[in-house]
Amino acid sequence: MSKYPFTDIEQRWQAFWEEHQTFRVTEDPTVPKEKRRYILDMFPYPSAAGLHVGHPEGYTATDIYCRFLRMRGYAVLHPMGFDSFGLAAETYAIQKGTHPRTTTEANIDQFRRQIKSLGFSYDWSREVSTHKADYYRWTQWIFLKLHERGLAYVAEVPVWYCEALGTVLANEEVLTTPDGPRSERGNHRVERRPLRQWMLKITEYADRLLEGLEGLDWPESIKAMQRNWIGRSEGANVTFPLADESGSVEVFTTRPDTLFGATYMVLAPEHPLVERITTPEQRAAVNAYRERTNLKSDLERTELSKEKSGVATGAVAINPVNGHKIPVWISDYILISYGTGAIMAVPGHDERDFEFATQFGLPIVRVVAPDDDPDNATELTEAMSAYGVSVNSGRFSGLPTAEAKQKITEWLESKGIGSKAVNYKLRDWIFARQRYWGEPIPVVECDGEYVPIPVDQLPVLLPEVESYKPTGTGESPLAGVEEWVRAECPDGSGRVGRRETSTMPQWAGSCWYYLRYLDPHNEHEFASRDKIDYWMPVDLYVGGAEHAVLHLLYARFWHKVLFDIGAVTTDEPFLRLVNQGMILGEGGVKMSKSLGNVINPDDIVAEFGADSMRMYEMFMGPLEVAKPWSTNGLAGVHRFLDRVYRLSQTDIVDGEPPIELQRLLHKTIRKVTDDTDSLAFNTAISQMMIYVNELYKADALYRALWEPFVLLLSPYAPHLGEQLWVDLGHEPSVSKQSWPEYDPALTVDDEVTIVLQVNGKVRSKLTAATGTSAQELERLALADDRIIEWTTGKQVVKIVAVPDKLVNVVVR
RNA sequence: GCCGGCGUGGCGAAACUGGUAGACGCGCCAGACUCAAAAUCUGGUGGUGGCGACACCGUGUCGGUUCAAGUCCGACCGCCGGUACCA
Repeated sequence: MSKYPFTDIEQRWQAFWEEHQTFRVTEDPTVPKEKRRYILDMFPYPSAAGLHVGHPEGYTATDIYCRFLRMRGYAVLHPMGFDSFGLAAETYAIQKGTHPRTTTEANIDQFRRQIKSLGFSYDWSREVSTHKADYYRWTQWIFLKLHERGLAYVAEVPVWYCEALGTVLANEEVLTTPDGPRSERGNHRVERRPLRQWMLKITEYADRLLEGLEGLDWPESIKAMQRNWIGRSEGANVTFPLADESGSVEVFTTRPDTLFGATYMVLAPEHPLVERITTPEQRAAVNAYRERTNLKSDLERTELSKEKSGVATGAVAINPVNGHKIPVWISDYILISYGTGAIMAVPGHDERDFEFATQFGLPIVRVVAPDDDPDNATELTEAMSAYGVSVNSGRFSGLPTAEAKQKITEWLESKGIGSKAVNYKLRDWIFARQRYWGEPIPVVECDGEYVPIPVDQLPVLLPEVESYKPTGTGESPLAGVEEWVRAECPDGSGRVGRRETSTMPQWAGSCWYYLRYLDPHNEHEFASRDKIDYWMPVDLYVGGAEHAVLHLLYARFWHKVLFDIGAVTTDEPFLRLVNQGMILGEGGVKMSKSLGNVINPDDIVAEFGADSMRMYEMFMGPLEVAKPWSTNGLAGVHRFLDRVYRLSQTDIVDGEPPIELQRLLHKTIRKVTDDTDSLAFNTAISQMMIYVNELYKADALYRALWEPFVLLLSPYAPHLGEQLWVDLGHEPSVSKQSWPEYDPALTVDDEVTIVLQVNGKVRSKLTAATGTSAQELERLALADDRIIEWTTGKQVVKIVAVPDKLVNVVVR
């Protein structure tokens, strides 16, 4: 393979950009708001493995788009930074004793070098790292704001604890696997433990997080995942009195219309009422069952066998709508954490209740009949969960489901035994980790009271420790630093308190980094209001779909809180979201160390150059879809750039180029402009290839054809672009030039090929002047030899003529 | 099961509001250059049949709408991602 001097070219221009601060951007008030764009990449976690080929995919896409926008006169904010707190550095520290800061910062240096080697146009003066004190100071500040608003609290809750990681994990960080619940990071076994934890009241924002999705230009799949995660469902809470008048059981149901079909009740085994209502005869069985449930942890409980289990408590409740006495059971298919931890069981119309009732011989009653068969009173052989018409429901019989729900709820309300209710799957966010390498939670515990540290005393610095090992007692390694833990109570009482030793989860830093980029060196505020107004919200956010729920939901939550305290002026941070597709290994399998098919960007840059790497990743296919890597494909793109370079080495002539090439140029400008604007980089590149192929066939290289092309190419292959621009005798930088305009008149040919069809099949073609009328085309078609051949002896039924496209003759 | 997405040559993929299916690239074939090879340049390349002009078939499957369907509608099949006893 021939090689144009890409290494020299790339090094030269990277040095130039660095020296001239080419991509530094400031807040110029003369630029109107509509001419400003904030284009954001998801910042990386700087792992020891270095950059992966997946990183440059999104980064290249935004880089091309930013360079394009700048050339079209936009002020563009395009920063980069590092999500640098997290478990990997700490795990390494535990093994080797190296300070996490040391490894993290070495990794950051490596990442920065690798990212720079690809020629991205970031404003590096805005770089942030979440582990730096001047950054996490403001993470702590936001935490205090949350606390001030009552959105941060301490609770003893059963939390996921991971022995191997030595920390608790958020619900979202725990995966359900065939081997039971596992940590998302490292796939370790986790178990429930009741522990005192800092929590964030994200549930208070559930509705707003749900509604906010409406106006966002995000992939439908991500919105669906967030909706599903929030899991809002509407229904009613209903109170069932106990038959012995000793109390009542409250349940949540989405189907109050099926109340007449409730033939028994089920409580979660952990439900506090179980203790009290269990009859002496059932106590032994109930205790045994509760113990078994506990031991099963959530492993078999959720995963194994759809088979239901359960035990009767011996208690009896009364169905408030019909006075029927119904038994109260416990079963592990009822989760304590959802709704009221208790249900009314309607086996006729709920699949799970049906299975349970079948297994234990409980009565099954039909209270809903299908719409198209409202008199149906047959016995149910399976649960009917579809809507229909109420039957066997007293005075509510005959009502369609939606109406029955409403009427019965109203009736319950009037009797004071029920009310409309909304439930969410979303739980409050467990916000503490028993780890060293994270932001200290800025609170001191004084005699059982949690006193926040005043904002003017921030940051609470992470102290040096002897050992990074978790204590195993569920406490952070920070608990061992006595002189740090002992602290004066910030309330001025003179009491001696104990610092909070948990740190924040890794998500904390990434919840607001896009705001710090706006004003990264501000020592007085997390970002100045002027700068927030100048740039926010983020116009385009590009990153992997793996952050669909966690990062994107948490960041939206924090942003809404900041909005509520008046710190930001928009209530959604990211207007448009694009997920780049995964880059797979050659052959379409996942890239992984164990398969040995991992591509290292450094190797590609060394062998083919950064411009080839960038352009290949964009040429592979649409940005959003998963695509397999192909070294041959990469070589093809490299060959293209090599052809471009060799073309530039020929003599350039002035003068008027042939009209056909001018037309192709203008079509190319149009296509590349439109496609770059819509992030369809693959087709923009193919148009550039078509253009270069034609230039190769021309007798000479005309300046008027070459200069605009260099401009079009420059966002894609910025190093080569700069070089070709100066080779044309211009001053750098090409990135400061205006994007070429096309002449619409030159994007249309004066002649077009018209397809001639008979009964929809192409039988001939002809060339006609652009804009030839339908009547004229019809006449020409009927005079065509081949059309005559295909139509003689047949009756012409109809002729459809579409100008500049085709003529279809329909015959019988 | 449910939610979201995707099925087009040997491969990655194009195809604007329905209007020449397969642009561009890879691979392959041929020619030019060369003592030769590589590199490079030029041309060809969906399948089947035919010496050929051509003909027929072809966008996961089946059916529908239309002069015309990869594109619209209905049913189904397959793959990928997410989620799962959430009452």
